Amino acid sequence: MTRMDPDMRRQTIVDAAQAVANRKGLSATTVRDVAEEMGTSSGLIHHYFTSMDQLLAVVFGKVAEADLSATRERMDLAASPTGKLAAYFAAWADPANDSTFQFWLDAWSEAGRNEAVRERSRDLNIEWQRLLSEVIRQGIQTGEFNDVEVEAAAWKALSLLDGLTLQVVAHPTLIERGKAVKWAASGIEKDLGLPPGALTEATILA
Amino acid sequence: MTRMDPDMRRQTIVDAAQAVANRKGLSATTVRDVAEEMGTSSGLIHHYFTSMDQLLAVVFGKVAEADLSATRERMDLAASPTGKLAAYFAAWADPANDSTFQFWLDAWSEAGRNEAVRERSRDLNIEWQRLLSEVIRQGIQTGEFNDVEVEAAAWKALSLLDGLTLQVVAHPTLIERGKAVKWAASGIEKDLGLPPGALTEATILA
DNA sequence: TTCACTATTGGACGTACGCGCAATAGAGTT
DNA sequence: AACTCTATTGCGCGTACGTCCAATAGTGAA
Repeated sequence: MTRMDPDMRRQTIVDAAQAVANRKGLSATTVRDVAEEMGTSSGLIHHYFTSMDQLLAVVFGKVAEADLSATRERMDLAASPTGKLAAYFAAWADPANDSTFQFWLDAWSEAGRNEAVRERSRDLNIEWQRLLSEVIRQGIQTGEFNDVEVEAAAWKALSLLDGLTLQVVAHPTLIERGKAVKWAASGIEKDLGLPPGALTEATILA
Repeated sequence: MTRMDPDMRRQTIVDAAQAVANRKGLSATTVRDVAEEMGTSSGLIHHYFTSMDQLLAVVFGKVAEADLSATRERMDLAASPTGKLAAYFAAWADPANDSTFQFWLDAWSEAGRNEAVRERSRDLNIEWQRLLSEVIRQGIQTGEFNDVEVEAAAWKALSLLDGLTLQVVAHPTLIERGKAVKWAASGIEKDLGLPPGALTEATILA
């Protein structure tokens, strides 16, 4: 393969690994898979990463952070707390993120036995919860939301979303996606005192 | 090793596999691990199980079913739907079940790649949801619960419990267990229209 | 053009996996 | 005591994995 700038090659490797992991799962991604994905030899990967575990950790972090920052951007486009929450919700409901969620399932399973994964997973979960608690705090201030206990409400909403997604992703055909979305929305709306449909109506950007 | 009655040997293999899986995780449990755990040759395992995947699915099923039937028994001791739900809740909140929940995390992660595990996980999740939907239906009939949509309420409650437990088990020290219990209880009580504390007060067996 | 540097190759090495099978040995029956 | 049945052995097969390394081939500097 053509010789490449080191930084660019590193990027290429991570991208290829991500593509494979999306298909096969993080723990099932092999050196040879990644090499084939980018059309190079397998030896090249160890020229840039000291171990496969390290590469996979980088990939997980990148995927989870990409999802997080994409959600942040969608939320920033909305002005009101209700709009921001609806944006958060829309990002969550997007089926395109299912493969990312499989990463989360792998990470939570692995967390019990792999300290590096546990800490990364923990930190990222905190970020997601923080995203929620901030918007909830704002919503309470503007009077759009009920005066709930912020931390509790954020963890409850995040857990409800995680729990439902888990079923949708791990057991396709068990719960219709549309139902899960509807249930999640109604649960959170009710908890925060929002009118039904506030989270699911498309364009509440104002 | 001493010759054993087939049923007993089967049992021994499953027990050994369970012990290993408790230590190493479901997906990391190998034929040779299990053989060493019971002090026999590895070939013996394939005399009783057609594949390793199948054995792991059986192990997972055994662990999860034990938990399920124990919960059923605790619920049967209660007379009222509220009491039954409180019993369900108490079984869930028991820290002794954390190791079982780690099996669930492994199963959900593994479900994407292992058909036997996926089907077992799916079936057992349905059983847990059914346990909830039955008691909710009863509670609505007696007027103890709000007239909610049964399937939705059961899946929402189950998802909330799964999502919170997930954080407690995968990331110890992130959420205090007491808080998770409190949040879960308040969330479900509110959804079903139960008075605060209805699920957490110790002896509502009448 | 020559040279130094290093990105890249391609395969070897050791290990571990699930699985299958011929050989062995224990227990019940006649 | 001879025989049958099958639980159990122990190793071999093919495959796949992460890692490593000597050889090769681009690229920019001298």
